[in-house]
Amino acid sequence: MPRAFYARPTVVAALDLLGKVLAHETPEGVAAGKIVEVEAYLETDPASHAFRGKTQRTKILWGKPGFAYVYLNYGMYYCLNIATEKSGVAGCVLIRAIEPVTGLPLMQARRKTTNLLNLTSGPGKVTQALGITVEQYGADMTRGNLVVFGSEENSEIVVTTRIGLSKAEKAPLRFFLKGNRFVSHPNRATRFFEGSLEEVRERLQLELETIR
DNA sequence: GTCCTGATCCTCT
DNA sequence: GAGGATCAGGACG
Repeated sequence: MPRAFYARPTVVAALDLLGKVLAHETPEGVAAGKIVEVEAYLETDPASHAFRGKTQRTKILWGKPGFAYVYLNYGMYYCLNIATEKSGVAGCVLIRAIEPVTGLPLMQARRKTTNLLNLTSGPGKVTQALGITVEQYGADMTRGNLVVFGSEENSEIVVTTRIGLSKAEKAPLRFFLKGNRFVSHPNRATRFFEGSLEEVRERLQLELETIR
C-alpha cells in the first residue's frame, strides 16, 4: 500500500488494513498472510508508547507514515506496528494476527509447530512466523521486503477493547474479522459492536470524538 | 475449556 | 530497578 494509505487517522488505516496481505521476503523465502486482527494506538492514548512523548525508540511514530515500528516485548517476543497519521502526529497499528496464505512450511519451521491455528494468532506469533525482528525496525513498508498489499475481501468487523494492557483501557480500538478462526483471544475482550466496514467506521467516528 | 506461572531483556525512570 | 501491546505448558475441571 502507498504512503497515503497510512497518512490517515490511525483508526481509519487500522480498519482498512483488515483483509490486506502482509508479506515478508527473506533469503529463506516468502511468508505472507491476510491481516485478520489489529489494534490502534493513538498519540493521546495512555496505553500507547507515544503517550509519554518522543524517545530514542518511539520517535519514529511521529515520523513519516508507513514505516515499521518493531519492539521487543517481555524480553522475548517482537511486535510489529505500522506508523500512521501525517508527519508530526504519532500513531500506529499493531498487527495482532494473520491468516496464513503463502510460505506455510517456512512459517511452521519458524514457529516449531504445524498447528495452523497456533501459527499466527497473536502479535508475537506473527513476527516469529514471518521472521520479523528488530532488524525490521524502521523499514519502509511501502516498498521493499516487508510490505502490505490489497485484496478485495470485505467481511464483517468486530470492535473490542485491546488485549493485555495493564493500564485500564476501555477504548474500542481493537478490530478483527468476524468469525475468522485465526484471531487471537476471540472472546477475552469486551465486545462493543460489529458490522460492515462502513457501519463500523461511522460508529467509531462518533466514539472517536470523545477519544481524540 | 479456564487459570496460573515462568521465561527473559530492553527501555525509560 | 521496575515493568511490560506475550506465549507455552501445566494443573485442574
